[in-house]
Amino acid sequence: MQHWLVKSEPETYSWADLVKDGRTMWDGVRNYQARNNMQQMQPGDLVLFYHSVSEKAIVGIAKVDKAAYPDPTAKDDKGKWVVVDLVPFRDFKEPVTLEQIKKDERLQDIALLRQSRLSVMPLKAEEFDILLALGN
DNA sequence: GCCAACGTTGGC
DNA sequence: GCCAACGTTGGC
Repeated sequence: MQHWLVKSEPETYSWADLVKDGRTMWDGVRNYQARNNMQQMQPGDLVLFYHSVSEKAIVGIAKVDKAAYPDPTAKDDKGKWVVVDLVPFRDFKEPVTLEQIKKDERLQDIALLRQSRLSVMPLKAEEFDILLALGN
């Protein structure tokens, strides 16, 4: 099983929205690297949910419910972009802030720090475990 | 194929 | 609100 992190501006779509909805189609990704990552996702993979911009913290764990399929919101180039379905899995008891991540020596290689603009990224198993421990 | 111009993301 | 980083577009 692989681990992932996705970003969302909470003003656009928040963790609370996902919990309320019970499931969401993760659409609108228009970046090749992010898309390639989404294509690797398998049902059951766990996905940390990061609130960017206003909050800058990981707030929960989602789970991949359906692997990549064509993004129906991609009008002109259907087949080029994909979505996955995510369901909420568990809340973080404590949000893990970007500041905490930056301070943690063990997390210096995390894609979140190395490539700040990427919105869908893989996490190493050990990074996932560390973040999980920090959030609980 | 290079690179300048421009747009977007996201941290500060 | 600013700006750095990065991706994309288009002229040459």
